[in-house]
This record gives sequence, structure tokens and C-alpha cells, in this order.
Amino acid sequence: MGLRIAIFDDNKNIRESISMLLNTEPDFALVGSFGHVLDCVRDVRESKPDVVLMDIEMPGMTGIEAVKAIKKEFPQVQILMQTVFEDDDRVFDSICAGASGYILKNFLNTKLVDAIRELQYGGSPMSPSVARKVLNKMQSVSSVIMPEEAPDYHLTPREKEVLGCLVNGQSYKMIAAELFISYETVRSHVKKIYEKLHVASLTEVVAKAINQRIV
Amino acid sequence: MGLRIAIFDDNKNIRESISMLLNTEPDFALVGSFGHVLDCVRDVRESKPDVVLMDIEMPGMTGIEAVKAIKKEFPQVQILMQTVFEDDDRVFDSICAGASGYILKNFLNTKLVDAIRELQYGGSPMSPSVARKVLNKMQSVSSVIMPEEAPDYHLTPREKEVLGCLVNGQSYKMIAAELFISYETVRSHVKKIYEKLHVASLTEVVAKAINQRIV
DNA sequence: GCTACAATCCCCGAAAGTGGTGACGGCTGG
DNA sequence: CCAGCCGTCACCACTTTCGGGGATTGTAGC
Repeated sequence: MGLRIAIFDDNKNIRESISMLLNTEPDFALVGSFGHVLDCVRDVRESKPDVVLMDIEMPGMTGIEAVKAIKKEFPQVQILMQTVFEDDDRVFDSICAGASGYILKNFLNTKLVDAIRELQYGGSPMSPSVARKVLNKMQSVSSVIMPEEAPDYHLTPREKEVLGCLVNGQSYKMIAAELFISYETVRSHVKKIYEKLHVASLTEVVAKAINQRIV
Repeated sequence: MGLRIAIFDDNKNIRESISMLLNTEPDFALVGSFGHVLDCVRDVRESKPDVVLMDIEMPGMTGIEAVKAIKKEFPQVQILMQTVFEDDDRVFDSICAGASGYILKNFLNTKLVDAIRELQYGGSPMSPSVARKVLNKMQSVSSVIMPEEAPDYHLTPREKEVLGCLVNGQSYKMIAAELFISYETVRSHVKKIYEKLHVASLTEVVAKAINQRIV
């Protein structure tokens, strides 16, 4: 049984080149070749490919949106992006959209078959230069998702509970009702929280709590 | 001029194997070979490598911490992680720590020299299987850093400015002073913001603004 | 020229939050 | 057993925010 492959590329010559490349591999079956992505979901549904080659620069809907749409309907489809540029943001966006590999058009001839094989075996082919961009992006966002050791403010469990309600935008009254305590008690907790977080207003508390992931 | 390389690996045999591998390349210079990372910063300072090969499994300080320490002092040093496992989390942690490449020990013989060359040229060598793990991680965190399509609330520039001050915990008075407008004007803007964000209190505004990165 | 809207300003009454101070029971560790 | 902390509640005086109005200027678009 062969590997079913579909191409999306607005350049007819490239589609034909790829087609010829794939023909050299006996177990590769080209099941679709499309010049635009406007009907990409339907195209994929009908051609049922295992692997999709997607040009990142496409007229109409961009290749990245197409990836999103296809991945949403057919999560198991492996998508290999092909592009002439190594644009940082688009590499990143493609990955977030669900692309599994990234190949430069300059290297289609020499690398395409290998790349597809890698996809087949569960890898993510990408050139080291693209990988570098991915890593850079990753490092730049790691500070966002890991907000350098959050200082411990020694909040008691109850205080954390109140804090959680605050960041949900609840008023003292609402919190009192939810926690089955009096309005004044909520105030007491909030006052303690103010002291411990060294702030003086609700907005500061909420901002600090969210930014430092105390919630 | 050659490329200066240092090795950190607790296995003496591996260090020697690598040493021999590197010797086959005339422009590679092994400037350090260390069995532990306890003095890694000092070792790097003294041996001044361009590229560091770091074993991820090390006694005492872990290789990942070592990467962090080295990168902090010498950000320009390229670090290639080597490991026997393709552990998702550690791959991810290494990248966040600042590693630039990832190579499996099984493939040291065939890939090491190529990998170092890639590093030299500004790439990030990694096997497709490792790349896949990186991509997976990336996709899983993308939802955190891009919290489901941020709707556009059509805030005017001025409103965004006020909103920015709010999430900094400033009171209306302080904002008025900072933006050189009257207290009442600040109120007007805030009222508009309330309408547009469909909220009814400052805390909700702050929470929404931060969580949806409107700031 | 008219409309739309951003940006500025104003007032009032009601609601919510802030700061300080004090108090009570319960539980824990020295 | 007593000091210390958590969690609970209360009162007072004060500031700030909220939710309705309404008003003016200027600018951009039809």
C-alpha cells in the first residue's frame, strides 16, 4: 500500500516538477494536485491524502489558513510546508496552525522525498536554519509561559481562593456569597492580600496575580 | 582559523570517541573535555569554545542547568545537546535553557560533524523525530500564548492608552495626570471601554485585557 | 453640509472599595 | 499553656468607581 500525497501550489510548473519527483518513488501515490486552496477541505476529503504539500504563499486564502482548516477536519493528515522564504513569523504561524514539516523550495529536488519519508515515520523534517528560527521563537516565548520563578507571597489557601475570585472580576459581595462568608471577611482577606502583594488597589492585585500566575 | 569545541560528558569513552571524531576534521579544535559540569562556567571561560557538546544526563548539576549557566555568561556559545533519550520535556527544557541543537548519541558517529557544521552556519541541527517533539510542544503552548482568536473590540488609540494605564494598576486620577486630561475624561474613556469589552468593573477589564493580550 | 465619531469635559446619586482598628474562636508548635 | 497565625466578623470615615445623563470641539467621510 502506498502513501497518498496531495499538492497545493499555485505554480503549475512546481506542481508538475513535484509530480515527477514523486513518480520516482514506487510507493508514493499522487492523489491530488490543486492550484488554489479555496476548496482545500473538500479537496482533502475527496482525495484522502496521508500527506499534504502546502505552498505557504497562495492566492486567496493563505496556506497557513488552509493548514488550519485542513488540520481541523483531518487532524491525522501530515502537512509539509514549502516556501521560498524563511520568514520567522510565518514559520511560527505554520507550526501553530498544525504543519508538521518545513521545506525550502530551493531544496525540493534533493530533499522532498526524504522529507516525506520522515513525515511517514513520525518525524518533522525541517532545515537546520528553519529549526533555528523555531528554537528562537520558542525561547522568546518560554519567558512568557514560565514567568521566571514566581516569588512566593505566602498567601494562605483562603486568600488564594479570594484572589481567584477577584481575578474573575467578582465583587466583594459576590465573593462573600460564593464562599459563604460575610462581606467584611472578604475585605479582611483582601486587605491581607494587599499587604502581602505590596499593592494598594484591586486592579494592581489582578494584574500582579495574572502576570505572575499566582491565580 | 579553527572552530573551538568543548565536551561535557561523564562517560570517558564517549569523550574519547568524540575526540577522535573531531580530529578527523582539520579545522576543528578540541579545547576542553570535562567529565562533570560543576565548574562548567569556569571551564568555558578558560577554554573559550565556540561550540559546546553537552550531555543531557550528568551527575550533580544536570546538563540543562549547565546550559542555562553557560548561556547566561557566554550567550554567543552554541550548545549542542546529546542524549540517549528523546524525552519530550527535557528536549523542551534544553531549548528554553538555550541549547541550539539536539543530537542522539546513537547517531554521534554519522551526524556529529554535520551537526557541528550546521551550528557553525547558524542552523539548529536536530533529528526529525526531535523536531517533531519540539513542534508538538510548540503547538501545545501556542494556545497559551495566543488565547483563542483575540476578538477585536475596536478600541480607539486613546482607549487603549487608558486601558494600558488601568492594567498597570493606576487610578483614574493618576491616569488623568499621566495623560494630561481631566478625571472626567478618563471616566468617559473607561465607560466606553466597559461597553466595548462587555464588562462592568475594573477588575474584569484588567483580567480580560491581560488574558486576551489587548494591552 | 451633514453625519459619525473620537476626544475632551461636567454633574449627581448610588454603589463599591480602602484604611484603620478591634474582636473572637480554633488550631498548632514550642 | 501561651504565643502566633488563620479565618471569621464588625464599625467608621474616607476615597474611588459606577451608571445615568449632557455638552463641546475637531476631524474624517459621504
